[in-house]
Amino acid sequence: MPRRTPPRAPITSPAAATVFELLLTQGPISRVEVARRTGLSSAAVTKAARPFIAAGYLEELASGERVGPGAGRPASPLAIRPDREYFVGIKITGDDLIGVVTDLRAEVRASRHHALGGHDVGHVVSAVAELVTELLESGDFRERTHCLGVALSGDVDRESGQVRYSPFLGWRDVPLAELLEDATGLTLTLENDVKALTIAEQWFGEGVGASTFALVTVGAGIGSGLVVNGGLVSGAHGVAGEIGHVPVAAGPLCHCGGTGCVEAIASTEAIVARARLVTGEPGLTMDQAVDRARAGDLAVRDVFAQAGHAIGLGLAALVNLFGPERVVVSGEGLSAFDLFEDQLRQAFAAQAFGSAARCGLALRPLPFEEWARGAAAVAVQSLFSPGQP
Amino acid sequence: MPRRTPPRAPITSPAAATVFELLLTQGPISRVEVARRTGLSSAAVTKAARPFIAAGYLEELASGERVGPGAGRPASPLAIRPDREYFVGIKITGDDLIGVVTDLRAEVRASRHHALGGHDVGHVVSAVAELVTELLESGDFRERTHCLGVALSGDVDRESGQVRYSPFLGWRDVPLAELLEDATGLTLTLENDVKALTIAEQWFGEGVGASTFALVTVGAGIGSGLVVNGGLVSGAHGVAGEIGHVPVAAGPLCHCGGTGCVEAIASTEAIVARARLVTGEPGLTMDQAVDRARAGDLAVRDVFAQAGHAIGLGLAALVNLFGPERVVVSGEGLSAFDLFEDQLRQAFAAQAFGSAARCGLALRPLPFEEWARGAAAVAVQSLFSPGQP
DNA sequence: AATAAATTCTTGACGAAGTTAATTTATGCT
DNA sequence: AGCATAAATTAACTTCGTCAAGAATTTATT
Repeated sequence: MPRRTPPRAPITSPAAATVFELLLTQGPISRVEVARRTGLSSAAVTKAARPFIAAGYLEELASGERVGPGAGRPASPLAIRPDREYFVGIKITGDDLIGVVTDLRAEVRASRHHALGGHDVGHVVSAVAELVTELLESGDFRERTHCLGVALSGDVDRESGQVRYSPFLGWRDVPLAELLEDATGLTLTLENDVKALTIAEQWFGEGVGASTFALVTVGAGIGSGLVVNGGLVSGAHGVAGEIGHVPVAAGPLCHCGGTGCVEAIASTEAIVARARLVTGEPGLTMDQAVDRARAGDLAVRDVFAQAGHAIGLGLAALVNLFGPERVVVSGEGLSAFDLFEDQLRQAFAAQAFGSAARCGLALRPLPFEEWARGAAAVAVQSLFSPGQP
Repeated sequence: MPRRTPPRAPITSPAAATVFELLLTQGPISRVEVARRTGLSSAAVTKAARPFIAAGYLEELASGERVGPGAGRPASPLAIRPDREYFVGIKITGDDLIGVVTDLRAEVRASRHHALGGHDVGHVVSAVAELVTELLESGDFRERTHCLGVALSGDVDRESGQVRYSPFLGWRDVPLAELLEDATGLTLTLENDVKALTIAEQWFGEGVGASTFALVTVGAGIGSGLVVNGGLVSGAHGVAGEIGHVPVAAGPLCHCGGTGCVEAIASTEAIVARARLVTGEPGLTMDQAVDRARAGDLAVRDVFAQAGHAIGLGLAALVNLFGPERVVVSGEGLSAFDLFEDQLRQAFAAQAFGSAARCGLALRPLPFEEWARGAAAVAVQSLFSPGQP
């Protein structure tokens, strides 16, 4: 586990955590309304809120516009003070580091992007530490920052802060949390990148208020994070959300050993390979393929269409199995989503079963710093929701 | 909601429910061990157990064989007294009623099978009431029976006890719980049949001790019940677990409007249709098809093999998405599982991603009264686990 | 046999967390 | 001004579970 004991915001009881989480994610709400939504008594809300107000995390807003009958003491909604604490989030890829500073609401206040020189642990640790310093000095952040979130792709144990396996970095069993806590002096939360993005979406994005939803990322790989009954699905053996390896076609072999995986059709690599095949140009890049398709090359357009079809079927499988309220599809691959959105939605609509099709489907490109914001959101979550692992 | 307020077993606190549930599902355990497994103090266990012992639901066993170092006061494990209360479970199909009486552990003590004359509500209600009476009089059950569980296929609201939609019975919005409580004098719990079977498996079967697992039924339809982080997945729009409509092939159209659904390949109806095609015999039945395949007819064997393949791929999709600890495959279709087990396991093993493949896969035929036992298990659950809906 | 050590179970005092019900505060309406 | 109304607060009380001490029941040792 992370060596540093995390700074504990004034969470004095389960009720305090519930109240604060609601206010953090659902904006200013009066005490009475908080009580109604959480099922607590309004007396309990008053007690829970007091220490947060005293410590500067919450403030009372002047009573807003009146809604109900028109008499009675006006409500003074409780609101987060986002500047009370800052968080650093870092995403580590094989090639670079992306870092952000966010406020309590996970709104980005500063961001930096560094190339990553090498993959050995010591090098990465000092590069991250340097990036953190640079970020903290880019504004008046230092004395109100105590938590750092780090996200990377691969098998990561949040509890222990270990990187069990990272293919991109070539790491196995690296105690990254410990190393980075020593190097930065901040309390660290380490999480898988897709899970981090899912948590950001659950607390501060499309998933707010939904007890069950999914985030799907499309890019070099295709993966997803699932939230069911309010909790992130982790998988008994550490595998979950592998929508990229759901079989949806008879055809292509996948690097995983399976056949017809979504990822074997719709990953960046698969699309490029197929575009090279249909154009006969072995040097074609993704950007060029996108240009060709947008210019009207029917063969290349069809490659994207098939990718959209495969993703749509994968989404339908996901939705038929667990019936989320909403699904967000995002990732680098979505920068070209004009090329496959139609096919994706059509395949999804045809295959989603009954009222599962009513599930909202949001497609949205993913700015690169969003990954780092996800890491920061995980840090926010572990500060205020000690329940989560 | 059901009109009758349920008889409340001596559940005096959350801890009492936790302790009793553990003992009910995991057999005799000493107080100290219960404390260890639940995270409660041993004092809390003593207090929680007392009223259950007083009311005859639990008893203290004579100390069993000693395990540890060898000194100290021997443990006297707490054990359920299964005869303390009986439960009736009824499964309603389009053609018949299957009913059982079970004890607290959901062990079947008596069972009956009636044909169902018609589908109108009044008729079904009186047929069920008659079956209940017959069951209760078939042994010394009456005065220790207060709860009835009813399971049927379709869209069912457990909370309100309403049948929202049942295709087999042709019902819409029938307040069945209310009607049956009046007719039988028992407290009723109504649940979807697959969910009921899943709950039975979660509490008294393969799912015991697993926080995440799945039950898949293969027969006229193909469906599944999913348990994630200890809770049954319900779907935001009432749809979940529809593994039957996960697309796994390019080919056949499904009655749902989709393409390549597992159900379009591996349901009883699909198998029979395909067997008729390959044999050229339009009158072939399922039993005959099974006989032909077992006798070595290669074309028919291949029909079953393809069904096994499709189910295996569907399971892989499920496992890649959720990562359950265990999966149980069951249903009427499993009576012929010698004909597709190999293909099923092979397709599953090839497509399951990474360590998700370590998930245990149990194939097992489903005795017809198991459906009714599922209904009884739901009644047991709603008596002792008020938290569940 | 007597004593020590180990382990389970029980008891009663205590404390944390949240509820209920009464009270205070702040507003609109007449 | 005076009353109605609704939000927020306060204080007493309830509930649940922990803690720490001790009773119970066994094995091991002198």
